[in-house]
Amino acid sequence: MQDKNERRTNRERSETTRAVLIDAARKLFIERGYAETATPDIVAAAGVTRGALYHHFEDKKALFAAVAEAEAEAVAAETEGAVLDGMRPREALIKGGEAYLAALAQPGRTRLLLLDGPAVLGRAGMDEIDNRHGTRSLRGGIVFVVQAGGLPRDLPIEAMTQLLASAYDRAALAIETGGDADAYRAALAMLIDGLAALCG
Amino acid sequence: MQDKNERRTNRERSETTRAVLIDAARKLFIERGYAETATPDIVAAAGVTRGALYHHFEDKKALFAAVAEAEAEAVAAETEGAVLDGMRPREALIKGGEAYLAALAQPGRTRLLLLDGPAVLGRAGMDEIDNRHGTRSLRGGIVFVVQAGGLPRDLPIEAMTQLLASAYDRAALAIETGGDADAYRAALAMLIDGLAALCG
DNA sequence: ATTAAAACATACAGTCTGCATGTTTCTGTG
DNA sequence: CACAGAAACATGCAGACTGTATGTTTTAAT
Repeated sequence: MQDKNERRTNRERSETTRAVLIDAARKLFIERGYAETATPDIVAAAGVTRGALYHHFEDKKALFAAVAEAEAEAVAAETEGAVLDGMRPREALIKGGEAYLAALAQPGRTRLLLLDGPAVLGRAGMDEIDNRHGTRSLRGGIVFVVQAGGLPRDLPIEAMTQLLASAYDRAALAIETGGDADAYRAALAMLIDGLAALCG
Repeated sequence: MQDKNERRTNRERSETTRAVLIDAARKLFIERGYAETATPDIVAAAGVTRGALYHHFEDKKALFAAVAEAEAEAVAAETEGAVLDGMRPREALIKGGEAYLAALAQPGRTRLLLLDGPAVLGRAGMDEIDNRHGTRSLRGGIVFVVQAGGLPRDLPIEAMTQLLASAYDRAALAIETGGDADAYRAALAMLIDGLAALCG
């Protein structure tokens, strides 16, 4: 029955199966959300069986975590690509934020990363993922600005990073549901410039 | 069989049943979260049957929405209670925020209102609830400060309200998971004072 | 009193998740 | 290259849950 089936190493089999599962799951999670996506649909789209899914992932949540990780990495990559070497610190922050909003404008990403993610994995679980990807560059940007003397030196870096990240996330959500994108961009810029103004 | 059953009006029957359902659901949603709470458990705790539940609520989501509404109202009440009449605008904002964080420190409230809420009802659905309660006073506070000349006049009120609310929410979540509360309070104050500094 | 309607209870159908148990494909060793 | 043994995958099953359809009781209205 396995006529032209070229022989594949176990590692190859696993990796492709995992990849095809994550891809199919990502598509459905983005289209319908976590709760409305059933594992039978995922495996059907992936062309495998539920046995394979539960062989590679502990449960549905673990598969979701893998998808969220991949998506967060993609968003981080798109974001960092927008920050060029020559930029001034403040400019880098603004441009990076801009790119972050653009990356999250991809349909379904806000639901996956900002709504389902925290609910399914918990805020702590989502923080772990974010800290491996997106938040890193934001925190880096803030540190950069502080060092350049553009932000107060007594600023609690970690906390402020979280708050600004959260503001950007909310802006992305609001924009997606029809909010005034320019108003949110302006408000974000004012938050950053306001911090800078504290240096006076 | 209904020996000493005093006769109750239909309205009374409905209202008490709805109330007892919402109370039981709130307790369980707060303890275990939305997804891990089954309707059989809710009705058992409430002392009714699933028939009653589905008579009064369209589905589990609708019951959750009612719970979230009640909880948001409670948080708003606690928050507004902390803002006294004589306060200066900035002080009112800070104190109100403080009270908001304290209200959200009640166990399970962050999960209910900040994690499950947006995931189950969507950000838009949660906004509707928030706009009926908590966000109103925050927006009012911001308008207040702007009018007092303490914030830039070209500030996009609606967007900034959302961003600051989001920052407070994230602070509440971070504090609950062991974050440095003082750092977050300081960071929030810096965001507000930074905006004020833009008036220079 | 009697009939309608609202409130509530019971029963059922369909679906989903996670696991236990097969079967196939690869890996390592003599 | 034969042949265990393990890894990868498939199939089948048990328990649980949601939403609805249908029954029963309590209130309302004439």
